[in-house]
Amino acid sequence: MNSRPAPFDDLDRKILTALMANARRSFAEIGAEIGLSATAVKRRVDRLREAGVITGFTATVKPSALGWRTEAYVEVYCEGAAPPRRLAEVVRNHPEITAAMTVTGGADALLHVRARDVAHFEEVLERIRTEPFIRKTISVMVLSHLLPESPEAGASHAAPEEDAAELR
Amino acid sequence: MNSRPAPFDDLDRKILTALMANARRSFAEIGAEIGLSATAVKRRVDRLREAGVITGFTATVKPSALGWRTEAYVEVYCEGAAPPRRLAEVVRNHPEITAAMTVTGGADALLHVRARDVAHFEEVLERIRTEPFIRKTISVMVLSHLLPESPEAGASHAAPEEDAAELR
DNA sequence: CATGAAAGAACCCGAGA
DNA sequence: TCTCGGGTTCTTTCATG
Repeated sequence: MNSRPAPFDDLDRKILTALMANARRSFAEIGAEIGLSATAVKRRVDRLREAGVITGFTATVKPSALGWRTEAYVEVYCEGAAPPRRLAEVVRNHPEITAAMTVTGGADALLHVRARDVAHFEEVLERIRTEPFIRKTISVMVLSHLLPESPEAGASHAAPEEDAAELR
Repeated sequence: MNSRPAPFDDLDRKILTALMANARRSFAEIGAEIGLSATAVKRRVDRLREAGVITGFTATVKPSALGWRTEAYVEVYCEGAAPPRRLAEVVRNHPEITAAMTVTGGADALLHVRARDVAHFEEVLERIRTEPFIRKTISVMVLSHLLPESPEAGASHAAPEEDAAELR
């Protein structure tokens, strides 16, 4: 009864591809491309959103333009057993953490952090390390990207509080 | 090429925030919210795109819905000096690599990889390890996410080749 | 600010359970 | 028949010169 037969055919896939390439294309245009009317496309998109396949539409912004110029991954080691629920709470206290997950290997969790600059990153790191059951952290700073950066916006989807956001 | 004096005020920031929350909102609606006419908003958006601040508009899709159910980070160690340019080339050969960067620390690069399942991931890993100057890799598998997953779509912005994409 | 285009709603059609 | 997808038309809203 659950685990639906999945209404997920080739047309849906093509629509998703089109919308991932450009979320602002019109339904009519997409329809013309895949051989469907605008209405049919819209209905499918609505269904895909309903089903949670499409979780949103977002503008992708170059983080450096918003003043986020420093990026790092932080492995987190906890005292004793680390209950993911508590970890999630901690993570939400720090808007500079843009992604966080539990992982295999020595560390309990891996965080992706964006900061204004190295000084800001240090401050964030200290804040994280004073959290109750964090035992130690190991940071890896990102030097340069080898692929065109995907979406993944800045922390809290805004500009760092005290930046002077230039372009670049 | 730019790094200009930066035309970047509060209104621009508000527009960006609005578009990051929902890339399909109308200019008129955004304008009403921040006290600008639709036309003015459009002009600013055009300018922000022109300047490379907004790099695109994309639909965010739950990767698992597309059949990407396995996610890992892979630290890459190279023979001798690793020229980022060559590394970038290698990285582009594997569509399952969704992000790649050079980093500080022991490893030369860090890759983010999405695969259909563990078997597929193993295959990708073997493919990567047979690349010319890759000396060793250390993989960390993602177990669960502690924050609502940001955009960051599946590899090659499509579905894995031989999946049976269900929902959920 | 005026004009053409897109979105959205109401309605109809046809195939298959 | 009833349902599920698709198409058609019409009105309102939007994009854009």
